[in-house]
This record gives sequence, C-alpha cells and structure tokens, in this order.
Amino acid sequence: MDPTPSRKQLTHDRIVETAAGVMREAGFWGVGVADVMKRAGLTHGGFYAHFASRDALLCEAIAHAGRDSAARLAKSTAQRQARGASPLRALVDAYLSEGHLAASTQGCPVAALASEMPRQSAEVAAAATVRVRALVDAVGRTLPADAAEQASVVAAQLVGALQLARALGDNAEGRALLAATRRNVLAQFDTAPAR
Amino acid sequence: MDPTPSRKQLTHDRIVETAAGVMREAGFWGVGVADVMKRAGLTHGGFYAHFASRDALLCEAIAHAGRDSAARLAKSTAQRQARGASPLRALVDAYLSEGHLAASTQGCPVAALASEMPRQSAEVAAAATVRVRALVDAVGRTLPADAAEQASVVAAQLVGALQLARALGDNAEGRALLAATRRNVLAQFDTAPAR
DNA sequence: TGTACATCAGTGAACGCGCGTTCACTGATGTAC
DNA sequence: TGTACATCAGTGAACGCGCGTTCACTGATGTAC
Repeated sequence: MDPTPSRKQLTHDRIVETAAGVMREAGFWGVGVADVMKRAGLTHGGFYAHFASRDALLCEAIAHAGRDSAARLAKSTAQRQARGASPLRALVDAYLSEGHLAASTQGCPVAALASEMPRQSAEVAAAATVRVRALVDAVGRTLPADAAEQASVVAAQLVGALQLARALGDNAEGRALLAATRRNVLAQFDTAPAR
Repeated sequence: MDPTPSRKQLTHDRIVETAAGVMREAGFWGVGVADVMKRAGLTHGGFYAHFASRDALLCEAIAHAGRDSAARLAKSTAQRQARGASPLRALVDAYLSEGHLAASTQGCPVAALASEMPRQSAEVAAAATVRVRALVDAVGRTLPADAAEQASVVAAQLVGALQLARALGDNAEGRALLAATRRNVLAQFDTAPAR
C-alpha cells in the first residue's frame, strides 16, 4: 500500500506483530504492555504514542494474527493442491497438521484463543468475531457448493480438534485425534476420490 | 462419603464450588483469591488454611467443575433418553442445547477453558487433561461399539461448536451452528432411526 | 552549503492499583476434670 | 453441671511485586532561510 512507511509506522507494525505472536502463545491475558515493548526492542513508555490503550493493541494484534495465519494457511494449502489434493483436503491437512499443532505462536488465533474470546471487552470480542467469520469463510470456499452452509460446522470441528489435541499434550494421543478428524471431515465432505 | 463433614470441610467445599463457577465464567485468569473468598462469604486471609496456593485451588476447582458438569449432563441426557432418544442423540442434544450455550458458568469446563489449558502450570494442565479425557469417555459410552475410537473426534466437534457459537455471540448465528452440528453428528453416528 | 530552530519518536522515572501471600491475632468450639 | 484451658477456623492489616498508564525530558530528524 504505502511504498515508504514512516519510521513510526514501521515501529507500530513491529509492536503489533510482536503482540500477535505473544497473544497466540500466552493468551489475551499474557499480552503485557511492558513485555511486548521489550520484545519489540523498545521501552514501555513509548507505548501510548502508538495505541490509545492495551485493548487497542489487542484489537490490532488479533486482526494481524488472523491475516498472518490465513496467509500461511493459504500458502500451505496451495502447495498441497499443487501436489494434487482437492481444495478441502488441502485445507484440512494443513490446518490439522502436526506443524500447526506445535506452532501455536504462528497458528490460527481462533484455535489459540476461542474460549477466551467471549470474556474480552466489547471491542476486542468484536475483533475476535471477525476472525471467526474469516475462518468459516475460508472453509466455505473449499466446500462443494451444496455443502456451503456446513462451513461453520467444519470450522468448529477443525478448531475443536486442534484445541483438544493441544490440551491432551503434544503427544501420540493428540496426533491421533488430528488424524482421525482429518479422515472424518474428508469422508463426509470431500467429493474428490480418496487417494 | 463422609456422613458428617467438619465445618472446615464444608467451607473448603464452598470455596471450591465458588471457584469452579468463577473459573468457567471468567477463565483461569479470572479466578482471584480475594474475589473467590469474598463470594464464598469469607475474608481472603483464611485462604491458605485451605489451600497451599492459588494453583492448588485451580486444580480442585476444575475437577469439581468437570464432575458438576458431567452430573448435569448425565441428568439431562437421562431425561431425553426417557423420552425415547438414543443415548447419542440425548447426549448431543443436551451438550449442544441453547441452555448450555448460555450457561457457561454451570457448563462443561472443557468448552469454557480449552484454549487456556495448555498455558497453565503443569499441575493445573494435568487436572485439565483429566477432564478432557472424561468428556471423551462420556461421548464414547454413547457411540455404537464399532465407532468407539471416534469418541475424541465427536468430543472435539461438540467442544468446537459450543466455543465458536459463544465466540460469535449468543445470537441466531450461534444457535444455527449448534443445530447444524447436532444434525451433522447424528447423521454420521446415530444408528437409531431419525425421528 | 551551513546554521537555527521546530518537530517528532522514543526514554525512563513515577503513579495508583490489585494481585498472591504471610502472619499476629480474635472469638468460637470442644475437651478435661 | 460448671469452670479452665487448648484447639481451631476465620479475620484483617501488611508485604512485595508487576500491571496499565502518565509525563517531563532527550536526542535525532527534517525544514527554513
């Protein structure tokens, strides 16, 4: 967009990006003003030159996390499609991959934060809802036309499986849940022939 | 068990029960020692006569929340079975009911807390994992014998649907997601004839 | 090109507050004789 | 049954700490002439 972002804009973006990572790793409550500024290589005093409040940072951070995760997912999905996978299979395999299970810091913020979302302030909760809808839409684009209204059902299944796998610990039990969910979703909704 | 619990035991239980509600309403981070004691009708100074630490309370509270929720779910499920529903249908309809959507304070702690579980201390995370397994087991008991290994898949679907419905706001969108998930799970796994 | 000044991004000390935790104490309960 | 004392559950003040937020200041960047 802006070909020559200002120094301030670059710093602002760096703070948001840092917070987006911390948020997915440590939750909304794990995002501290002083900690994020330090990780971004700054002192905490300058924070309020960039954001009106901590909540304003959370809003920008969850939006950034959502776009970042969506971009990574799109890339991974495209690679799988290039190797012959159907759009749905590509998405499901990418979302329920072991890489995504382990790398929550760069992963989907809905999976990382869903149960905390309803407890946030109105603005933050609204920004979170936007990311939920974006995930549902991304799933919907990979479903057959006659199953489009099932997008939220499949999205819920993906999110739930990733969360329970993480809650069970990053072990065989969790990986088995991911694999079983992949098979379950594809068996129901994938029109392409099984490989 | 104990026919005449001591005064201290009664107080202890009251604190745990209070914390189990606060935890599901406000999350792990929302459980404050002073706040819980005040809600239980006590002053915060006496807390450490009952628990070694805040974490120790969290461990007891999540166990209590899980048993409490399981008992409510079992009761609701039994009523639905008495009206002719299959075990699976009874469980799914109870878990994905609009009552459960709205009443997170008395609801399933896995749905209320899943994304926060991996971020807790080792002891609290372990106590949380126990509740995840208990939910999976409860689902497994309602599945046909040939689908038992799908219990965690279905549990993930139930948890994910409730969480996304809550994250979308307690509105038509959320209720539609619950209804669609009920239909989806039953269409896949319910051997009893559709009503 | 060089100097003088205004603007701006970031610094670091300070604030009030609520947190988890500790502890000396109080008042009620229960036991001994 | 009545008194003396030990035990116990809960009180309330205090602690150190980290939080979000504020603000006077510094040093670098950019503009005017």
